[in-house]
Amino acid sequence: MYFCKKKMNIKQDISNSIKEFASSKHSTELLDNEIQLSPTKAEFDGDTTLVCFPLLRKIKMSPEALANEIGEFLKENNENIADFNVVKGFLNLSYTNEFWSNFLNKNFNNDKYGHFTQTEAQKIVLEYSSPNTNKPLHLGHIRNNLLGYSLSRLLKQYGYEVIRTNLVNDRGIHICKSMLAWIKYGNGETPESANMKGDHLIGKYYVKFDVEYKKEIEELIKKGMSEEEASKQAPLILEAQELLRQWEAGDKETVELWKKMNQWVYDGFDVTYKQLGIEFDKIYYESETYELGRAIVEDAFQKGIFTQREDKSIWCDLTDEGLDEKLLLRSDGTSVYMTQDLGTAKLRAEEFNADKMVYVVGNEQNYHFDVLKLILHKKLGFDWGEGIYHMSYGMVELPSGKMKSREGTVVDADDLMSDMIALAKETTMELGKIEDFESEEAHKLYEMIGLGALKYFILKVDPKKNMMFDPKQSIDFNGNTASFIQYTHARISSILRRAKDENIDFSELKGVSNISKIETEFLNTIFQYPEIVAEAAKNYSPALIANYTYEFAKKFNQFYHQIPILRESEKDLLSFRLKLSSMAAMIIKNGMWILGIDVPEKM
RNA sequence: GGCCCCAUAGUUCAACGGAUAGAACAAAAGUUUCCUAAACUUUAGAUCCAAGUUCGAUUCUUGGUGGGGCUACCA
Repeated sequence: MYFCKKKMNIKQDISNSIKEFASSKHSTELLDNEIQLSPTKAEFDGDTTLVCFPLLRKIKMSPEALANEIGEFLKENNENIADFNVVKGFLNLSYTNEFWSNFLNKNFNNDKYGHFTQTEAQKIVLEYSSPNTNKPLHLGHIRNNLLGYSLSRLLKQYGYEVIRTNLVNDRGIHICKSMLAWIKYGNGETPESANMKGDHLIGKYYVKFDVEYKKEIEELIKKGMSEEEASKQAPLILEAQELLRQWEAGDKETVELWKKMNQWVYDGFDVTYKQLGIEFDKIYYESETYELGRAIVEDAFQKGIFTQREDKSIWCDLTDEGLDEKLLLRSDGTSVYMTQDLGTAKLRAEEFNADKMVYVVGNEQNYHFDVLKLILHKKLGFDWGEGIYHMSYGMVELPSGKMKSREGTVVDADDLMSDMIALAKETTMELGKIEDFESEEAHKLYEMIGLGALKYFILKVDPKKNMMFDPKQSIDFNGNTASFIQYTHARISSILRRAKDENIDFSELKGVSNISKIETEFLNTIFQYPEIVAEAAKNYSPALIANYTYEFAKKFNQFYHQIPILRESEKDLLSFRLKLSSMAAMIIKNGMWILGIDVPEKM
């Protein structure tokens, strides 16, 4: 339900008037979906526009003539419509000044503007981040975390209950690789002795493993072995596999080491998450969940839903769905990734009684999630399986191509963040506007600006699409950036501060007679905010919020340059503009909050 | 080979099937005795190709071309 009821009402209200027009003047009943009302483009006069073409099928006349007839009718019969104009088949309608004054009076102080409450509460389990504990986080993980976290805020604001989860991939052959390399080449090195973050230290050994492993493969190939054979027979990989067997058998020494090294990684991750501003409600560890799906699979096999091959492996046949057969239990009885995901999905569905389970995972796993949903919903018949949604996002590419941890072509998350903060500091000092700040306050501002720029840079792009990041070009503080939006907020704050200092009371607004073009444009932008939030939530797209907030800030700056605010002497106009400004600050702050970006009072 | 995704100014990104395809950066030119110039105002510049559906296509369909992903008893 909308807090800003007026908004939904006016669209519906106009629609109703148009239906009334059709039935009384043309004896025709129109359907809601035939009445297309959209925001008027800035180059035309008006607040909302009716596209008349779809109506011509039922009312046979020229688009212009029909638009004019409807315009006349609405001006006569709808109290909110002050005027209209027609361009081709487009009917541009303007709202009355009373409408706008009422809107502002009602909402200028409403900090729940753009918030929703759903009539039927929905519970969503949202999974994001889900890192491996064998290397530090990089830019790709940053995109995942920012999307997930922003989505959690967006969905909450849309009125859902959201449980933020993280499934840490803390076991498996890749973890054993870095463990083995540390055993062989580490000489007992620790984060303290190396003066390195734990996750970076482990990452170093993961790379080391790969280097040595490749050397061994080269050797074997020289001796005449095929590449495929060599990669299976290299001593290092055999040792890593042995280490995994020992881990699975619960070998004390191996488990001890595993715990110690994982803890190093967690301590490192904590720092990264904290700097990035990411949080979770519940963390799952794969070492505790990886056996979960087995029972489901065995049960379904007993029921004849899955099939077994001669070598005892168990498969799900999805050929009738246009997909392949999917392995669920290996011939040695061990489970695979899919098995575990079946298990954790069921665990969560039961644990939280969730209506939806959203997974923020890269688009390289599209097939995996298609299969997961299909098996749970169609094959196993779980109703909640239908509520699975893979929030599939595109990769972050570098000019040199894809990032690869093992090859060292990654943009490290910690480095990138500290670079951004340093850059923000440099720029801020150059501009020299915060000389009165204490050093702690100043540092907070640098973080706000530097991290804001990074977050916005990532989140403004449509999540579904791949995006490009050029490490040689630093992220901007000008133009379509977080800094621009933050700056706008600081500007407005400054105005509101002054108004307060001068004891200007703008809570009373009787109504204004002359609202300028730029002001109605800006009012319209404000007016659309709740719809944007709804749209973004339905599409799982923080990018819509980001781009809207930018457009919004830009409109404010244009307004600010053209129209005096505090210098306005006429009382009602002053109140009107201060109310506008106050709402503007609120919306910018809220939009950026959804993105996980803070805004300053001064910068 | 099979399946999926993408293609828009020099570059990075926008555009529920709707008006003259928007921004930003980079380039060129302007605006500070005036509420913060991290701002504002100009100029120049793009829908990969070919058909089709439609009153109307960047958007939908088909076929090409180019790029990416998936296609493991890895996760």
